[in-house]
Amino acid sequence: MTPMKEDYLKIIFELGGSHKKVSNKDISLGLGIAAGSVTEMVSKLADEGLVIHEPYAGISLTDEGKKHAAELVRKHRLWETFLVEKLHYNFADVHSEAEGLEHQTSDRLATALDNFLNHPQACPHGGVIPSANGEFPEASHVLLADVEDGQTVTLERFLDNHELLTYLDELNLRPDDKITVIRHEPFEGPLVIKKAGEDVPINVSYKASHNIFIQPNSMK
Amino acid sequence: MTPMKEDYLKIIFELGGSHKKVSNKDISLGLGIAAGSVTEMVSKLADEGLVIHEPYAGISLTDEGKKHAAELVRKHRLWETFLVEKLHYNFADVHSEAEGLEHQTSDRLATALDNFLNHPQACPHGGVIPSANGEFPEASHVLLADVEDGQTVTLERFLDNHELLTYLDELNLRPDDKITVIRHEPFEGPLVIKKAGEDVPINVSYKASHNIFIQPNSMK
DNA sequence: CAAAAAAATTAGGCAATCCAAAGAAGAAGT
DNA sequence: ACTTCTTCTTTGGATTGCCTAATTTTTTTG
Repeated sequence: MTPMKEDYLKIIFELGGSHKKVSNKDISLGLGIAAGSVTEMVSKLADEGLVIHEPYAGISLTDEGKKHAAELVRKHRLWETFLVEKLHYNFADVHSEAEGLEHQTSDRLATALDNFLNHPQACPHGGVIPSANGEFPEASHVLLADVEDGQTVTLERFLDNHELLTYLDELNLRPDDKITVIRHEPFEGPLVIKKAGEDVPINVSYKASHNIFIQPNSMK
Repeated sequence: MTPMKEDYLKIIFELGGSHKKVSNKDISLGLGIAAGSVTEMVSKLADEGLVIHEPYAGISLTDEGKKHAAELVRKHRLWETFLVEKLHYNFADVHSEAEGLEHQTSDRLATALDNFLNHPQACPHGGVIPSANGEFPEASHVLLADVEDGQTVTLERFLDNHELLTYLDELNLRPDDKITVIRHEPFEGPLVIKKAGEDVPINVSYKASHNIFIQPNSMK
């Protein structure tokens, strides 16, 4: 398993390949690699039994592929947690650093790190950390954007994107924050929210509100 | 700079390339790569101004190459220190783990790690950690094997080799231990030593005694 | 000092992974 | 349903870094 193959598995996983078919194009875009190269690599992964490739229809992960991908995500998020909690990195900056480290992390190291960090449940931006045997609970897919005015909900996770995380950091929003939605401004305007116990309204851009997921059980 | 090029620089550094010419053969042996491939890679490194290659005579590092190599060694040893001190790895097991991590370590990460570890001076088996700007003090080259009977000296560093470190771990010898040499057994027999304050003699194999360096100022 | 041995270089190949461009398949609009 | 656009696959070519085998240079040795 080369680092590049791992990157393919991970992006397929992140695009939802564990429960649906993802397109060649999205992989190509996600990795910044030409579509032709993706087809090529995908057929290799299919030969190894890690993905199922239906030409022109899409690509999805086998159980084996899912397990590998979950392990990578686990390692990635353990490193992110380490960087924030122990090395005091800003939570917007950890992604690229963890990107490299995850490929050089043995299972033994991941376990040791997990112990050292005291078995964290989620990474700094709210992504659940899969268990050592590759199990992972389904993450929330309920968008902050879809919460109705007046509702109070808990933020669960943010997409792992540098720009977004920097923006949210500036707005002082974190996973686990409890917020109330005041209103949705029209024409793709911002979502106006308030943090629990505070009075200052916060404007969350339309786009950002589509990249933030909330705890589904906190909605009626 | 690819990881493989980094490995070449590092092995050249470790073989003494910062102050003398090292042979193609030793690099080939050290990396487990065919001699022909070494020649090829070395000329690329020479093109980039990292090494000086005098055909048939040897290879040495330029100042630029020295700096790169020292940075790698620094990262490697910071990780080793982290693994032992924070993750409670056995000091014989850290080498291979650090080998991978060092190539994925940004300068920023190295600095953060250095702070977290409280600016360690040496890695677990005694190698000095170069500073962030690539400076490194010359390491001791005085062999334990060359200490005369009756002398008391301080162990400084062990070569970074798994087998050796496991062996020394079993013998309960560590860098900074103060020991007295009792006698050299003939015919490449073991060196008999005693740790300061203890009475039990310890046999250190002939070969191991040639892979342990002592503090030069503790010899007369 | 010449023959043998050791070490280094050169040459031809192979595998992995990328790209660009051409052609095939599927989806979308009128 | 037919044309057009988009997406996907195929093909041919580049690059990196490795290997083996052959050749050249240097060192060692009788």
